[in-house]
Amino acid sequence: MKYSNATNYALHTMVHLMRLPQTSTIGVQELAEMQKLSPTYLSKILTKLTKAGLIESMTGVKGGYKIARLKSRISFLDVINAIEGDTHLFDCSIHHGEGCLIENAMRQAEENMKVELDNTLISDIVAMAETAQHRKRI
Amino acid sequence: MKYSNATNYALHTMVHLMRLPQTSTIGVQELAEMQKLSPTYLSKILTKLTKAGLIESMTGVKGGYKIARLKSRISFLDVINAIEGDTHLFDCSIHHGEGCLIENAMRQAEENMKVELDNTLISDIVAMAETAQHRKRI
DNA sequence: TTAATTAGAGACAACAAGAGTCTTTGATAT
DNA sequence: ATATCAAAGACTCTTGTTGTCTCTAATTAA
Repeated sequence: MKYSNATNYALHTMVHLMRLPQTSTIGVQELAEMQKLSPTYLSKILTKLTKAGLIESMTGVKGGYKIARLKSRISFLDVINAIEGDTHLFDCSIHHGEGCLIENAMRQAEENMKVELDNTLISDIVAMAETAQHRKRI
Repeated sequence: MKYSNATNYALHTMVHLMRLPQTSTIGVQELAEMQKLSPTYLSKILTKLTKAGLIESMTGVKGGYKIARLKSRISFLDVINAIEGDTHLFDCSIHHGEGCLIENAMRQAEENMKVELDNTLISDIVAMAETAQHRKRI
């Protein structure tokens, strides 16, 4: 069990976008180049992020993408849900006797896990990256 | 993203086995019947649980399966790892600039999630199931 | 208004993994 | 010996992921 590659690409893209000045946009070509991906494939991922309201898109010349929300408000879980949908970790389709009981226990564990992901902010990664880069300059 | 059906079957099987008296064994046929599965398919799952040391198998007449460890020592994560292997939720294959940093952040989130699953004991579910059954008898 | 540039949408193919079956082998109690 | 059980592995089928290609729609600049 692992998250899809698309989710990883999305997480990385969010980091790139966050490191951009708030006003400027960046195109798919450039973002795809950074991750060694085809622009068409990455655009599918970006569209999902756009529909989830995490980033904004501008078509036309000088168009591109930028972060939509307040940077400090975007968590891992936001990005994961945007790409994978609101899936259940445990999909208990087996109903026998006390089936619901088992399902409930699994759902509880799932909830606790999601809280962890919701507390992990993308902006923290960006901050760490920038600190590391700053150290390098010194 | 979700755990495989096999993991769900394994979790359910563990519950069934735990509700058995410590000394007695149960065969694949009966376990498969409980979950409406084919015995051959379930046996593949049971073999994984055996290799992981969570259950014990006895071949031959009067053979079958039973819990191997102390019941209170088996967590969700034990079962999940037995079936899915020790997989990583986030598989960061994209290396660019501060790639390692992003990967580390993801790994940290992953660790926190796994702690949750490791704290969720199968025996708790069994206890709840038995309490529910006891109430029904009254 | 036209041309260039950008995102969006959807069809499509290739590949990988999951789910499940079948058959054969090997161990054990009676 | 024989019936009964688990173990192992080859095999198929289905599903989902990954990725490409093409066409459309919107926006800016000239």
